[in-house]
Amino acid sequence: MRVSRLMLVTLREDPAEAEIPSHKLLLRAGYIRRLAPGIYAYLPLMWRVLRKVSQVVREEMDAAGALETLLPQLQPADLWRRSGRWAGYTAGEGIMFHLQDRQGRELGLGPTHEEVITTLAADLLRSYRQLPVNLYQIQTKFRDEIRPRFGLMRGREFIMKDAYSFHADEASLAEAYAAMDRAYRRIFARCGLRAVAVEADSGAIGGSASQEFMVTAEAGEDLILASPDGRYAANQERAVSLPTAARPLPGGLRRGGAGEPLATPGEATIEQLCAGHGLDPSQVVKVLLLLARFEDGAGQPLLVALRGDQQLNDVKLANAVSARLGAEHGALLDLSAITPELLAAQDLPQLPFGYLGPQLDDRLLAGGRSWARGFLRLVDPTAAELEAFVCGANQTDQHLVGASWSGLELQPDVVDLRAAQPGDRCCHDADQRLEATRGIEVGHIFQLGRKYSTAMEACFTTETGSSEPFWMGCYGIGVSRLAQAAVEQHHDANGICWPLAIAPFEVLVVPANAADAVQAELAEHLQARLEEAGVEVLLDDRPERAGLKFKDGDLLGIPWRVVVGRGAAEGRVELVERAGEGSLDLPADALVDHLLPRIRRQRRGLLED
RNA sequence: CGGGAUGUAGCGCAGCUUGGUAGCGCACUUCGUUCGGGACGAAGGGGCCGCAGGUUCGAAUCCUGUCAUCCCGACCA
Repeated sequence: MRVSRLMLVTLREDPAEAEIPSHKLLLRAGYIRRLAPGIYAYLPLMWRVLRKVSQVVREEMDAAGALETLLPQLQPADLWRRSGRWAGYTAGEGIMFHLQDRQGRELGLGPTHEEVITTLAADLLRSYRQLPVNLYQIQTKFRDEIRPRFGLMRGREFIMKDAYSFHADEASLAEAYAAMDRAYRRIFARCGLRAVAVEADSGAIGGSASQEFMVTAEAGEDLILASPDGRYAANQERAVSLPTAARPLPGGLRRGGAGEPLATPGEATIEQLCAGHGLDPSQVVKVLLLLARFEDGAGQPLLVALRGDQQLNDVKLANAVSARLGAEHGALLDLSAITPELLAAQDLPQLPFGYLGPQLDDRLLAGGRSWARGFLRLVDPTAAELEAFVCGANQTDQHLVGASWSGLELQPDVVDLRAAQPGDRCCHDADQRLEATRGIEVGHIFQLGRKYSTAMEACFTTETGSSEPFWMGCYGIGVSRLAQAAVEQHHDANGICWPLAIAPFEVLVVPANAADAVQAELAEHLQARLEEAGVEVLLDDRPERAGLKFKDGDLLGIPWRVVVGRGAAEGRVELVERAGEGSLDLPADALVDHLLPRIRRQRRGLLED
C-alpha cells in the first residue's frame, strides 16, 4: 500500500473533543473520525487494526471449539419482555435504542444478544446429546450511553465479540467458562496487551460467577484493587477487604443501649460531630436514606447504615436491594438520595438530615403518596458489629451516645455494603494490603446459570427424559475498545506504538527524498521483497520532506520503519523500531533476512509458549 | 438529571466588553526556493459567525428563546 493512496489525513494539533492520549492519537493519526457523540467512522487504517483484532479473537474462539454466527441487530421487544429486561433496558438506565416500525411494532437495537440466542437455542437444541454448544459473533452493538466519551472507549456504537454457551449441567458450564478464561488470556497476550483478570460484579447481565479482563492504563475508567502477592484482584465495585478495627466507644453502653442524648448543635456531618466531641468516625453509625425505583413503578425508601469511617458501595447496595425486592417489583431502575424536595413531593414531613439514626420510625412514611410505607433497612457488618455507638437521635441538633442495636430494639439485616479502599488489608491474608490500579475493561466472562433459559423457557431433554432449562454462559470482548486500549498502553510523546500483531501495517518504508530516483527505486524494490516474504508494507511515496514523513510515521505507529536515504546509492538502508531506540544501518540486501524472524516472533504478541 | 462552559472556514482559535458588514495559525490549490525530524516566500480558494425572533439606520457583537456540543457531578446530609 502507498500512503499517497491511503486517504491519510493527519492533524498537527489535538482536536478539542479528545481528552485522553489514545483518543487524541487515533484522531490525529487519521484512524477515526467522529460523526456524532459516541459514533465514529473507522477509517481504512483503523479498519485494518480492527480486522486484525477480530482475526485473533476468531482464531482463539474457533480453537476453543466455539461456532461463529451472525445474529440480527434489530430485535423485537417481545423477546426482551419475556426475559424481563425490556423495561430495565429502555426506561431505567435507558441503554437500549428502541423504536417502532410502521405497524407500531416495538423493536430494539441490540446492546447484547442473550434473548435472541436463547430463543434460537430453545428452537434448535432439543437434546442433551447436542450439548454443549458455544456460539459467538463479532458485530456492531448499540448502547445509548448517557455520556459517551473517550472515543471508541465508551461509544454508542461499537464492535463487540459476544459468545453464548449452552450446557446440560453446571459442571459443563464451568468447563466452558475455564476454556474461555484461557482463550481470553491468549487473545490479549497475542494482541500485545498486558491484561489482568479480576473478580467483577455481574451488573445488568446478571448471573453468578463473573470475571473481567482489564488492560492496565492510567486513563482506565475502572479502579482495580489487587493484592501485591497476585492472589486477589477485583473491580472496586466488587472488592472485599478487612475493615480497620473500630475504636471502642469510651463509656460503652448508656441506658442499656438506648443511648444518652448529646446536644450537637450545628454538627450535621460526621467530621463536625467527631471534632466537636473527641469522637472517632469508627464509633459512629452513619445513616443514608435512598430511594429505590422499580420497573413496576414502586418507590422503596432505603435506610442504609454504615460505620462512620466507611464508604457506601452502591453496586453492592443495588445488588442487595434487587435480591430482596426484585422478585416482587421487577428490575431495579434507579437508586438516588432522598432529598427534602422528594419528601415534599410525597407530602411527607421533612426529616432531620444530618441527625438521622437507624431507629428512624417507619411511621414517618405513613402519609406518602406513592412510596412504600416502611424503610428497607440494610446494615453493613462494620456498623452491625459495633457494641456501642454514636448515632443521630432523629432530632435536629441531637445525637445519641452509647446506643446499641438491641438497645434501640433493632434487628439489623446485615449485608456487605462497604466499598473496599486501597490500603485495606486483604481477606485472604491480613498482611497484604490492597493496591489500586486503573484499568480498561476489555473482556468480561459470566456464568449466567439458568436465569435466561428459565425466563425464556429454553429447555432441552435430559438423558432421563425430563425437560430442563439450559445452563448458560456468556463471554464478551470489546473489539473496538480493545484496539484503543492498545494505544492507551502503547504510545509515547510522538505517537502510537502498535503491538505488531494488531498494527495496520508491519513495516513502513520511507524514501527520504522521493525525488531521488535511486531512493524511490530501492524503496519500491524493498517493498516488493518484503511483500513477497508475506510482510505487510506501507510505502510513504509522498513528495514530502523527510522530516514530515518521519513525524507522520511516528504518529501512525507502524512497528518497523525502513528509511531509504543517503545510503541508498551504496545499497544501504536504515532500520528503526518504533517502540525502541536508535537505528540500525544495514545493506538493503540483508533487510528481509534481518527483519523476518523478528516480525514472526512479534506476530505472537506477548504469548510465551 | 444537576452544575459549568462553548458554538465564527475542514481542524485549532481571536474578534463580542465599547454594534459599522470577518480575521490568525494549521490544512487545501498554484508558482518559486528548499529537501534526514511537522521548511520559506508569493499568490489564491473556502464562512447564512449554530438556529429563530427582537432592539437598531445598521447585529458575529446587545436582548429573548431554542438547538447542539464539551467538561464535572449524579454518593456518605
